[in-house]
Amino acid sequence: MRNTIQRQLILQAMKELDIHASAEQVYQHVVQQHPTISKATVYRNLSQMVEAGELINIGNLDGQTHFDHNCHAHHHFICETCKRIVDVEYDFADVLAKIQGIDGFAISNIAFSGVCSTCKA
Amino acid sequence: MRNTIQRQLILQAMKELDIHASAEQVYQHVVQQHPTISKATVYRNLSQMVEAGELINIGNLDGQTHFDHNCHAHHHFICETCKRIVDVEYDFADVLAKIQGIDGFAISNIAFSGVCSTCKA
DNA sequence: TCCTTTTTGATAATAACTCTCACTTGAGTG
DNA sequence: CACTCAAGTGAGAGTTATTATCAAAAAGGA
Repeated sequence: MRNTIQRQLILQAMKELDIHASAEQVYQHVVQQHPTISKATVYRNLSQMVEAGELINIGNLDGQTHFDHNCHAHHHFICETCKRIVDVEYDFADVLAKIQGIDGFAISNIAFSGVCSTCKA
Repeated sequence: MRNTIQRQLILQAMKELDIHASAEQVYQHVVQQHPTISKATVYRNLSQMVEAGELINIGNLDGQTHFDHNCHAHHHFICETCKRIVDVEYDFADVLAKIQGIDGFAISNIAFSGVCSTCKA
């Protein structure tokens, strides 16, 4: 994997945005500093970075795939109302071990969904 | 909401398939008994049924939105390898209550992901 | 049966993403 | 530093899931 300007800008955008950004959001951010970048380059690089373990694909939400630059073990909460993705830093090792013991599922991620405190108010 | 033949067949398909089907899977099943049904009708009715609480939208997986006719409280496990969706019937009320107490998140669903026992072997 | 309103089917439109391919660039090699 | 060439890029076409449009058909009450 070569160290191109585009790749640097994409990874930097993921960190600066820090909002579990989608390809479109990354593109909109990068295109301001590097107007000639193509969306294909953004999509391509995000996929490669997931492959390489530099980013995590946190799934499709509201029609767009979102990514996370925080690769240490953690989970997510997704608000069904405002669609915001929030990190959940608790350790659920005990719960996961119990499920794995019974069903054999090796769980690596948990996505909680519901309504956040802001939207509930 | 009128009781059309199409709507009956779609709901019946969801129950018969019993695999957390996608719109495409429902269409392929229904079209065999009712060859003139349109995909638009399937998409439209699945959305309406979610709105009406007759089905649950369990999110986009592998590019397609999947639905569940089992509306009683339960969670899901998604195998990242075979993409299979499995019901998880444990009650996590204690865990959820703790999170809600700290962060104010009112969690209604949990999606666990990882590797299932079959794919792991 | 008639009337009104909802629903349907066909098709066009949209949105997110992927593919293709000629041109460009990164980074080793001499 | 110039050379080489595989990897990467940009532009645009193609694909796939889903939604919008709208005339025709059907549901269900009067």
